[in-house]
Amino acid sequence: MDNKKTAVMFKAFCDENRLHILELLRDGERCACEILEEMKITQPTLSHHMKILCDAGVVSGRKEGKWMHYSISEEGLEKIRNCLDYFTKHSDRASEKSCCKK
Amino acid sequence: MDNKKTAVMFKAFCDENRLHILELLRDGERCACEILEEMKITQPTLSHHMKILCDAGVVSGRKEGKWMHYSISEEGLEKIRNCLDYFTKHSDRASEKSCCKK
DNA sequence: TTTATATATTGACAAATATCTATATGATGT
DNA sequence: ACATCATATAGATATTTGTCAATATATAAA
Repeated sequence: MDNKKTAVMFKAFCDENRLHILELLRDGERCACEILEEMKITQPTLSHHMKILCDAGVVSGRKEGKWMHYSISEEGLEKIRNCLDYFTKHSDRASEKSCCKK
Repeated sequence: MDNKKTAVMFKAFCDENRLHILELLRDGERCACEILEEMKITQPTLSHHMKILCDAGVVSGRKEGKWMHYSISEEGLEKIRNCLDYFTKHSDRASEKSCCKK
């Protein structure tokens, strides 16, 4: 597993504003100006967060004229789910280890 | 959804070292000194990361004499999975919205 | 071609985070 | 009681992150 890339993916969910954006996108595709209206941040800050969400693969953007339409990427969420599953599936070496206690 | 708490949960996965720790814990419970041996960080730094992982609910600790034993918390991962699912389930208002395009 | 509108980029700054060294706490063994 | 070992905490510092104002880019409308 590439921990550097994985960390970037999870960073999408590490900010209150980004989580709010994801909640708004539950209703389906929304354009940036709509999202902006429902948040207490400036337009450049929103743009910054949308970039992080897109780079993480969690959101995808679609340009239509001057508008940017954003929506949740199911594939992105699926990747993250796989990642979580990875931590619950034991590796080959499981339970071979002894511990430091006497 | 309490976005503040959710952000804290996800922060557990936002650091390369913490992801490495989680990988080590796939094999089952490990004590802090063992984890430390396999990483290139100092003991206080490890302690710092273990606190973040535990506070996030992703890892649980068990004290035995002077040793701390850490293991992955299935319940913690389950909470995160539920959170991801939340973003894919549409809310009631889904598709009522029209968008800003003319 | 000028004007207006939506979004992105830049640069500055404050807050949060990761890391270290030094030290404290707490448990075990002599 | 003292020394030793495992872990935690405190304090300092460098890096990263979130935010804004100002500006640039791109598209559409007049």
